[in-house]
Amino acid sequence: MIAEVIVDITSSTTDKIFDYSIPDGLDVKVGHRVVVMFGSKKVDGFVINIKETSNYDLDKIKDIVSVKEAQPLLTQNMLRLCFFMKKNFYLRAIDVIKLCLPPIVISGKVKAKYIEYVLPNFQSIPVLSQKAKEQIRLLLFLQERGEVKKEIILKEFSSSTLKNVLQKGFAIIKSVQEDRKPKSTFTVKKKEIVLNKQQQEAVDKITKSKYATYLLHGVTGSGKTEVYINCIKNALKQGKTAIMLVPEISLTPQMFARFRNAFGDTVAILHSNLSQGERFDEWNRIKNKQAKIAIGARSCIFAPIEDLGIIIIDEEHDSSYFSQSNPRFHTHEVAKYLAYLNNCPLVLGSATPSVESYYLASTGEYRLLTLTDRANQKQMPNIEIVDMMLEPMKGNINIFSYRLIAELESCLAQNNQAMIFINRRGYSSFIMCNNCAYVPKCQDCDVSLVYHKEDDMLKCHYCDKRYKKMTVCPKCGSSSIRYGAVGTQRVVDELKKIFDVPIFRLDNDTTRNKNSYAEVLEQFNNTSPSILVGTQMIAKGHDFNNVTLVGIVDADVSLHFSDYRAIERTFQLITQVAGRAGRSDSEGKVVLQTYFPRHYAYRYASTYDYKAFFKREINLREVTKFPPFVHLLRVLVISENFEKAEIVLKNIYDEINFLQQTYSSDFVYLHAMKCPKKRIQKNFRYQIMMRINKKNQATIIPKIYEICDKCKQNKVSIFVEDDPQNLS
DNA sequence: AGCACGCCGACT
DNA sequence: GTCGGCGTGCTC
Repeated sequence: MIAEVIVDITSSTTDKIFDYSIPDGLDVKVGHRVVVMFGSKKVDGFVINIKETSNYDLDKIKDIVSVKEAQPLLTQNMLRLCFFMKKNFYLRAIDVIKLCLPPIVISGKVKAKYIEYVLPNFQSIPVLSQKAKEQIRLLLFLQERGEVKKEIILKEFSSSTLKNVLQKGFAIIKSVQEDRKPKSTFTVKKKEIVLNKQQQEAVDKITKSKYATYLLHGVTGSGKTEVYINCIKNALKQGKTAIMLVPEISLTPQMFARFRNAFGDTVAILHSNLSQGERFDEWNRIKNKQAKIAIGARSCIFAPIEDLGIIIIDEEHDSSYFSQSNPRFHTHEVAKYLAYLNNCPLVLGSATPSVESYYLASTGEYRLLTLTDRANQKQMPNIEIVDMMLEPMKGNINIFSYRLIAELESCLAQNNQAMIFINRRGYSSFIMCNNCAYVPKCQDCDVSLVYHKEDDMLKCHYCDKRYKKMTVCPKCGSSSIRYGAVGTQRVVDELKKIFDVPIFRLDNDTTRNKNSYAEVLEQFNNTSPSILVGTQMIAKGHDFNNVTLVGIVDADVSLHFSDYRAIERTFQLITQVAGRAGRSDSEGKVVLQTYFPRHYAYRYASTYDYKAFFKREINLREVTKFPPFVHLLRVLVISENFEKAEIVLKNIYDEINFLQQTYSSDFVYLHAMKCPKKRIQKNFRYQIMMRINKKNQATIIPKIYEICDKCKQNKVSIFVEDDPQNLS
């Protein structure tokens, strides 16, 4: 018999199926990980098919060397997903397979955690000299207690005593694998929740449904999570399983606790904050069907789960559902296919759906479910827009407006908490010489360095390289240095000058180690009055009872990205951040600082008018011919060698240009250029941007993949992105 | 990725 | 004459 094998060779353009013969006596099944000789090297491979014979030269076919695990690692669903993604996202099969397995399994360092028990060996009759008092005592102890944990024995007896008894065969060791079940530090009150009419209707419709995509549009606090929980309960009742995806940073301890409360041990959580071992164990609990519900970020869609009854994507508009590196893919598309394979519903939930999703709901491709009532019947907090252009005229040149300071004062005076949002980490986005305008940049990336005050360093936010802070300008020698746009550290500094209350900070820099994220949140939760300063991270998911004020220091940060989704993102972010102020018993308030107070993103955000925003935005997209009315495709060509990259870029461009002649009416736009960030981590970056009519995309996109395949070269990476989230 | 094969320049 | 440069292509 012949096995078709995908070999695991890192960073190579090889993406072929290789045939290997299965030697007699070796039990090889589809999905098995195997060891094969590839050239002169031993490599791992995955069996994706087994067949009678091969078209390849039969005497060149080598044997499979060995099988790595007794049971196949890949499930049927994973293999189907793998081919689906290869076809739809221009990915190598091996890269998709790796998405399906915990990193520790790929690296081969799997160590299940074992607990060792010592128990008496009833097969042997102990014969001991009377002098071996300790050994006798140990045997008596074991006979009385039966099975005892090794660590407990070692507290009572010396290790040599145990060693001797084991060596003589009077006792034996039993190893039992133990799950490193991530513990939840948060507890939430268990309260009986009665669904309101809208929630119940949504649950009923979804529960009855076969394969279909639902868009659950529910305002902040309308109880989407209750809908999810009830849908999952119904799926479990039917003997099915569930996947729920959440954005990485909103998989909060609170959310975690809530699902543990509702479902106990049948929930497995896959989260980047888990240790590798914990993640492996959770993965295993799903694989061996101990867990029926998988909750996690993006890649949890590849959980080894069968018989799905429902797939949920919470905060569906979140950009983390588009993988932006390595295997680039669209979680929504993968989820749709998986729902199709399992003939089960897919639920996309959000308070601020992506323009694409809401558009599909408006055309009837998705089924729209709307939750308009807030569960607690409370008003959304009032959003006050402050025009920062006017502040200097009032004599204020600080980063906080007079309004924000006044609101902070009254908030803290009433022993309440405030959250200050600034979507920029570090102290200042760049530093500049006041004399000659020199700005230090990263050696390996085409970006200015961000000043971090706490370690007095300049850091590159793209490659993490660190540099000494410049005190004297290397160009002109001037020592007058100016700071650029404010980041979280600067905001904390400025706040400390004004307020004498505890100030916490939450951003990528403060949450480097495993538990600090939860720790900061808990500290903040237990301290009042206090202020929490943070990036995106504080926008999602946590409810704090005493937060009555949210300040948005520079709302414009995300507005000016050269990205067609910039406005949409700003609207979403503001709505989310504002939602943090509305959870307490007293009325919440939001102060939004901007230099563009009349921008429609702010206008509609401040009145919580999603539909009006959508109308305005969708019109713009239609007129300017942007998604969802066309397909935006980007071919990225990346290499450390810019000449090679340019050659490959030109080859691809010429071919696509030729293709355009045949399909001229389908190409709205076609251009080759340098990427806005010309170099990242020593790699030169070029791109071809295309906008293609939806009508013929199914013919054109595969042709573009073919072209890229044809033009690929060593040491040049080619990526194709479909409606990319990030255009840098 | 490795490793082999292969076609042009300066050296014992 | 050959040793070795690394450019191209293959690995079942």
